[in-house]
Amino acid sequence: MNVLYLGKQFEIAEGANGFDVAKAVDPEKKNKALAYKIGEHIYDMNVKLEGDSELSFVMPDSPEGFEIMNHSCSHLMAQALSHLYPGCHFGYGPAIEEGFYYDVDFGDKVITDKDFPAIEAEMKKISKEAIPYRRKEVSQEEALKVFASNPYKVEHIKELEGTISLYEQGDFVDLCRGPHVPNTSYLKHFKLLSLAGAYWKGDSKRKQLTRIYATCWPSEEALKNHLEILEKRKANDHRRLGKELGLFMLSDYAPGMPFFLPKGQLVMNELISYWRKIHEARNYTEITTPTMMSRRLWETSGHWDHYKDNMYTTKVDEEDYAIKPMNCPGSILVYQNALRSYRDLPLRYAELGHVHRHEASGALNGLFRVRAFTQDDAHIFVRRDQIGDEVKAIMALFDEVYDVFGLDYRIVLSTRPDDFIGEIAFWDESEAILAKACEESGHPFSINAGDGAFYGPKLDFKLKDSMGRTWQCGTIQLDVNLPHRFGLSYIDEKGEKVEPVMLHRVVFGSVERFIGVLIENYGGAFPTWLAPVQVKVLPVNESSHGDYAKEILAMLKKEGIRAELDDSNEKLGYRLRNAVVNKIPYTLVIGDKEKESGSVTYRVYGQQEQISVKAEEFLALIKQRIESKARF
RNA sequence: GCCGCCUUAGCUCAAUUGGCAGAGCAACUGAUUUGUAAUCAGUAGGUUGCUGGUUCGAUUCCGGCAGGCGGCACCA
Repeated sequence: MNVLYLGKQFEIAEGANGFDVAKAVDPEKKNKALAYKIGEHIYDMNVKLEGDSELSFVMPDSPEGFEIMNHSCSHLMAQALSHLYPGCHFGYGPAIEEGFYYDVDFGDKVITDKDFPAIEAEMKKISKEAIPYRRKEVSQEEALKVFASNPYKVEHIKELEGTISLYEQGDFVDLCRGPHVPNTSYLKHFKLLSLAGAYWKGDSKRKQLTRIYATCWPSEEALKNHLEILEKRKANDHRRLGKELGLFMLSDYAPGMPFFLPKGQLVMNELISYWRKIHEARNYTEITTPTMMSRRLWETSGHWDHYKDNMYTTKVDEEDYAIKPMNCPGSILVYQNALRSYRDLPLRYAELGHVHRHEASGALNGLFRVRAFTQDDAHIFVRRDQIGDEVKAIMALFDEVYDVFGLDYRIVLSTRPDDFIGEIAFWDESEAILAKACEESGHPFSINAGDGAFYGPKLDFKLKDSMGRTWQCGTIQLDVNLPHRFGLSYIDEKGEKVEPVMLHRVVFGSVERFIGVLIENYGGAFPTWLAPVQVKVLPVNESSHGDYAKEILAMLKKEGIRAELDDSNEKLGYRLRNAVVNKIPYTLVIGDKEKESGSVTYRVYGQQEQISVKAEEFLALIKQRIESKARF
């Protein structure tokens, strides 16, 4: 048999029932192959190879190996559950990015995480037995017979066509495409993580099953490493850091509506002042529109029909009003305030609009999903021939902003949804314009069919943070429908009335959520320009050096640097520790040496090194750091 | 909204089978005057989320509500 293995050709014996799996071992890492691959197709090790082919092995430390292992482990977990909870029914149990889950109907039995150790113990037991995974191909009728007692599998089988593959491992059989590891002993390093309710087929009208999340890794070390990453994410959770660092709070009196504390407000103010600066430079003008407007406006815009249930409404005198869930209708009224000429376009109205949306209680999550937030919005009215260039200009602005925060992104083009308004021809044209703008400006994108806003297609910018998670922040939405509904127009060269096109766009998305993303991205240690406290001044001894320390503090504050003095009656080490715990970028120590030479000794967050420089030099340094938006 | 779990001092957490609610940090007072990640001592701090019930007695058991957490559904 001619086999490509670790880049080398070598001979491998075939066993009676496929490959002799014991022979497929990486000689260096001592790990065994999980499956083999011919071209793009992956086969189980015990599926017999017909004829002579070029093949390679799928090893456990590859992405494909990880998926096979985790998918196989979902079967292993299901087998353990079938032993412990006879009569439970299984739904879907796929591998996911960092592990796998299985959706299970336990009937009346309630499972809690206290049951995890017993389930894991049963899984370990099955793992030790090295039960082979055997693939079987059967007809639909046979499959229906095998799974007759399970309504979920029956429903699934009925949706399939042709031969159906089953995987058997000892006393357990599951409907599955595979591939799988050769036997259960390949799965040793797993952990059950959490429980959740999940609707069957993702349909909220249907029954909810119990989903068990778990993860499986090639070695104990890799598993431990993954669990440590999960812990680290928890430590960087913006809700925890926001509390520890005194950035924001939430109250039972206003669920989902964050309060910004003085330190968090400083971060927000810095972000907003940066935002204003770049928008002024790109010829945006800023407006403010009312928080509450009449129902009549929302009926015209279509929001009343589409989102009435998620809008906060009230009666003013005899009229229904709604608190704005979006800023666009307000911008439109501003557009209509004057007669517009083709020379006025593009007309760029920016608005930091505080909007309210009645989000489902279960959706709320720290600053990430809230009921009151600030959109860093802009509505741009353009002529049709200006759309492409304007979209490209917006993308250039996004690139500039995201680069400052070191955030990478990918773009998704979301197309016409089922509940769209307007004409299909407009939609097709709009989608093509967005795609073309991406192509022409060298921004790759993928397509998310049917996920557009009800009034137009959009480009969503999914940002990737330092922990590898993605957040949707920026979006550019192309809209011909609202201008039409409101009867907007401008006068063209020939003096004729023409409908403008409207672009909705946000860079941060929600300022509140963006701050949440930044907290996690930076682990709470903000770059100097954003840090609520930029410098902590620590006199070694208050009585002898206090005055000089106060001079330094005054010098910094005079230059607009957010500096604080800590001359409390504590040892230097204690005060220094407080500065570090609060993730303050620069700590100055002021003592005899500094006083005599007119210098300061500073330490940068995350570093041990102590650097002494003249006071003016430090001032110039930190000003440069702030100005350049450097990390520290 | 749905499924499950959680809610004890400002924060992080304890409290045997139902029997007087405790610690560390923070705060306050005093001593100490400090050179790069926690000086010492003392004081105060609670209707155990709210609300019904069972019980001689409930932080503990049961119900309802609220908020939060993990997901699902939703996300203009």
